[in-house]
Amino acid sequence: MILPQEFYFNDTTSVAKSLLGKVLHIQTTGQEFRARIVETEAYLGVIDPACHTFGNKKTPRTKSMYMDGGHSYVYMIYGMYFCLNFVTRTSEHPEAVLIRGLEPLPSDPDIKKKNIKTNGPGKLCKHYHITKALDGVCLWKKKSPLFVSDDNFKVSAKNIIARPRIGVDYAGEAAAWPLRFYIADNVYVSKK
DNA sequence: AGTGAGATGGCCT
DNA sequence: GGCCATCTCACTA
Repeated sequence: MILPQEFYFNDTTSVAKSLLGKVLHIQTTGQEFRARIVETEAYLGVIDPACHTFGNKKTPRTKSMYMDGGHSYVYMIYGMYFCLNFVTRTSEHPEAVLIRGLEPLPSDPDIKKKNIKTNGPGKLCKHYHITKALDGVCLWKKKSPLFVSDDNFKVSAKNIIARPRIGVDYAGEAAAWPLRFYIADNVYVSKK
């Protein structure tokens, strides 16, 4: 079943954890790819120095973060890569979950290719052709190029690891907040 | 295994 | 002009 928009209205940390094990459907090139979400990070909006909307900052780039929960936020990083986020809560609370690791499912047309690389936010966007064109799309409609479903795959709480986020050392104390979540022992997690 | 630099461009002040 | 929510490759050892 497709996750309803309300799923994304919950607090961002809970959404980041709940997304582990869910299935992301990507329809960018005509064919449908499916992959299980195995690593996420929470970005807590106006109070989070690591978040693009820290201090309620509004810029052209972060426009979709000010949409209601259940939309995508895609931005370019380092001039070369894109990062995929799911916007959470409401437009008054511009928060999001970064998708950092995906495990391709057997239905993935590319599953037989060797060295498929979907561990890491830049790599997974490159592999699935996720670009700025997919910024601000809704995530709860079957016709959307991106949507998320629950196939009843269970992740037990003890298999959810919480660690500090990656690449946010500039954010002071917030760099140590344990807002990165991943499934224990999964090969498609970006770092150990 | 661990460190460091380069690629590369939009965004922000 | 400087900074990135990254990744790969080359280098040390």
